[in-house]
Amino acid sequence: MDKYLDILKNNNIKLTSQRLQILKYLDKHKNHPTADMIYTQLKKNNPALSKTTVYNSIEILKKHDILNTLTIQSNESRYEIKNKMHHHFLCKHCNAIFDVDIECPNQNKTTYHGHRIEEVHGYFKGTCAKCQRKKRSLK
Amino acid sequence: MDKYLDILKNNNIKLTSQRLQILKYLDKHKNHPTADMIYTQLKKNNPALSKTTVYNSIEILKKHDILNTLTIQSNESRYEIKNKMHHHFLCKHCNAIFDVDIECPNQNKTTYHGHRIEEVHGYFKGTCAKCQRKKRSLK
DNA sequence: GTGGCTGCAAATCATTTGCATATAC
DNA sequence: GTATATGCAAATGATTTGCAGCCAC
Repeated sequence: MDKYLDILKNNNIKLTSQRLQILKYLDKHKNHPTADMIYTQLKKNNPALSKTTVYNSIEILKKHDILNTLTIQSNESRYEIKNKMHHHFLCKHCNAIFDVDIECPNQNKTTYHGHRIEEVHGYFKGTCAKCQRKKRSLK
Repeated sequence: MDKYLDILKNNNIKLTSQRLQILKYLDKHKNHPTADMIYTQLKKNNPALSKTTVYNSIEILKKHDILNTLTIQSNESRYEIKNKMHHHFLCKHCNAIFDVDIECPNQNKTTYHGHRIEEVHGYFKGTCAKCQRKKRSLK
């Protein structure tokens, strides 16, 4: 499987085992993890891994437009591999983030009153179905 | 001018000079300030003001649905007095945030695939008109 | 009078920085 | 061989917490 290898090569990003692991993790886990979640998981198979490297790798992947940063909670960034533009739902109880496949007519605007639009972000916050059930059963 | 006094009274929030100042500041300045911006400005007329109090006051005003938190940058929260729902534009260069008065057909949805929607957020990121001019004149 | 505020100092936690060593190419 | 990446430790900066004294009601 040199899918990840190809992504790095095609972007002229120097190949390292850490970068491959991080890329693979993000591709396999569509849960929009934080840097710390990536670090904790990968450390299991690579105890020498440093959190700095996770941050560095995310940084270079972002620079090459391979990753997206989700800014939904103000105390942490979440990451996803960039693909077709979409919005997100954050559950305030369990902190899960889901993709939302609702199109918005304004999501392709490129200017607004003379301001150049370079990114469009939309998200819902609320209570996911599972957490609603959990709350009901507690009563 | 007991506009701010009334807001606190109507919400059964104990009246303090600091809370009035913060509320007034947010009402007068529609620039979506950070806690630090509010603190720095108000400290000029009230040198004893503590940043903790700014955070505490924001917290209680949020709890009473008087304030909104904008989560657009992951390293800081911005605040605004809650009014008609609207979206925002953030300039990545000067960090200014403007209100955007574009309606979105999905902004009134209350559920998505069984998940309960409690908040809807939308924002553009880009380069504001002023910063575009600035960049052009540097070339 | 007292429970809730204020302000200070210290703690927390995500992220960044400096730097010596190791590695990709 | 050299530029770049890694990993550690320390720094930074927003926000939170603990607590003593103060103030609104």
